[in-house]
Amino acid sequence: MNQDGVDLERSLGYLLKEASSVLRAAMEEVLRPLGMSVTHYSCLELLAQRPGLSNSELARGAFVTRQSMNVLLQALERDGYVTRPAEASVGKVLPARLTPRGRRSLEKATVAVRSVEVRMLAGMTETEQSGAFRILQSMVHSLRDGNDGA
Amino acid sequence: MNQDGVDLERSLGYLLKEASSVLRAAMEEVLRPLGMSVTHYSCLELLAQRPGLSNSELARGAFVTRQSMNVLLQALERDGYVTRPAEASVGKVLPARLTPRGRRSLEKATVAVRSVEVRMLAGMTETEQSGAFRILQSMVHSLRDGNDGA
DNA sequence: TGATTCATGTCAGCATTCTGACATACATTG
DNA sequence: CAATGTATGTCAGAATGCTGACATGAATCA
Repeated sequence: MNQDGVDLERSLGYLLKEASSVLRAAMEEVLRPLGMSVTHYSCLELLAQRPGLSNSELARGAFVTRQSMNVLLQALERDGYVTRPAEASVGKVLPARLTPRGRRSLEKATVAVRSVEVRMLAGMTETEQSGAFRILQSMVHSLRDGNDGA
Repeated sequence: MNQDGVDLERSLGYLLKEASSVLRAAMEEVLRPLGMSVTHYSCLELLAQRPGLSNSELARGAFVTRQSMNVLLQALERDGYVTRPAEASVGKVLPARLTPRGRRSLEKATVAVRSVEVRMLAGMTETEQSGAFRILQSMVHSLRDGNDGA
């Protein structure tokens, strides 16, 4: 096993990828016992905080394509966690909402995920946390404005 | 389109996922013209900086399973970007190395990726960057020590 | 009004990654 | 030395996400 101090070890991009990977693994670990994937949880959490989101909006919020979110939504609807009207009242948009069962399922998951986030922030001061927040936001804006956000 | 100020907007975990997603998209965008995926590039970059890494070590460095890295390595070997000895000299470990062709291919990719990283860091001071570095490292350590790193 | 542009929901096919499993090689330990 | 544990490379099947494509509804604009 090599242990050179090389460029990758100094790249913020690489470190960002690593952090995201570790966070995802930690979330999968606590969600697996609940039979829930990260995207699955993200969808439910989004719906809890913004009831009536459409499939496309949920996809953007969970950082997947609307096609991927669609298959998930259909499964969640089939299993009774989510409801959508059979026909759109205005355009083609079908606003989704949590069922009581979906809300119950989300509660356990939220507790589990929050524990991960708490663990992630352990050892960081309030000041550091808000600093991290600003910096990550800055990265997102810089990357978006640069090319595809125009 | 809703625009409530909700919890997700204040979650560092969510923001981390967003940043990672945007970074990945930006990298894919500049690597696509070169016919290269992010994992593909990561593998080459790792080999350039640490020649002789094994398949499993490359997998850990690129945050994928060794099975996934194996299919990539076989393709890279078939196309002449990478070489591995036919038989292991010591254990089962097959140390991989870049061919001249692999090195040439990597050079263009490195330029492209560096431009993305520069764009990402635009508007951040040196102090902020090293602060971000420390904070991300802290997150990684906290999450790892908590469960699977023991 | 009619044409164009854009966003949505959804279907089908493809690509990538993962999980599971197996044989092998070394290290450790009794 | 034998047994166990750990790590590796690799194959096969399953899951997940993506790209491409289509029809439809709404908004924009000449």
